[in-house]
Amino acid sequence: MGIDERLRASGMRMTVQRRLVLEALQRARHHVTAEDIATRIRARHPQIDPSTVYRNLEALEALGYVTHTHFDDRVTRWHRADAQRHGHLVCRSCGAEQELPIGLLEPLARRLRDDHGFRADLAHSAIVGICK
Amino acid sequence: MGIDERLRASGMRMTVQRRLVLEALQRARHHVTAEDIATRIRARHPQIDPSTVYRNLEALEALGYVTHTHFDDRVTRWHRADAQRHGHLVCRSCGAEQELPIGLLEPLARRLRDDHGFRADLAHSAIVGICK
DNA sequence: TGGCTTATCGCAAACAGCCGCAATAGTGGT
DNA sequence: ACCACTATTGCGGCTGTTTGCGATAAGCCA
Repeated sequence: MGIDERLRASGMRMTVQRRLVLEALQRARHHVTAEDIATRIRARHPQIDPSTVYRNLEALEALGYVTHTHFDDRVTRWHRADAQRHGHLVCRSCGAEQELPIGLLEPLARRLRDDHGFRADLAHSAIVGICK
Repeated sequence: MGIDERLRASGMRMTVQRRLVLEALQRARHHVTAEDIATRIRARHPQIDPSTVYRNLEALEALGYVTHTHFDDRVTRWHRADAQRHGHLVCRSCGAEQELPIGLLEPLARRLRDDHGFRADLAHSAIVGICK
């Protein structure tokens, strides 16, 4: 089932704006900010409001098509959900970001699930610290 | 060495505003938002600007006197650095927050240090997920 | 005590992101 | 092809937080 059908199946509609956000996400290899997407879309379609981009990212996330991650700045990064799940390390002093195999975070996730009944999403926020 | 001396030792100054932020942090038992502090101070000293509170929290953090933690909303929470270090769980659906013994996060921290040379601060961001 | 340096201040404007509103436009049914 | 329903849009305004600015005042020395 394609995106269009899945949207309609949950009572959503496929609009020009939505398709543009989707395309921007597809074209972007890695994490993109909402601003990035908005700017890129507005280059060709200046009438499209940034808030529309934000709302569409939210909507597509509810559908499980994209996810977002918080880094150490206050800017949210978005990417397709079908991409390889991974954690993030970000260095507080030099700002470098690196990805992390999700398996490394599994033991903690399991521990939180078993001992605290908490299903943690450890990829949701970057881990902050100091790299070498 | 008291706060005043430590401030001056690193070229900082003790101002009325800074002392008020300090006092507010001392009075607050747990995590407080900058807004909380600003509002409380401004009740008696309306001329003090919120940005001054933010800058002072930053300054005191640089001195190692306070730290901040990111929860899932975009609001930063502050607390004295001498308080018991702990992790945070926050539920994405009901919003409940609970604290976590820091020891639980140690194995992951050790792993990141040993395998990736990354000194992680796992208390810096709350762990997001779904509680029972 | 008075003067000098400069950290810090208050203010105003910018930032990413969010929300309510009335107008617009997908969509499913006829 | 048209209609009715309502999800979605653009807009304006608001949030919490950060920044650049010129003015103020803390701290040091004479």
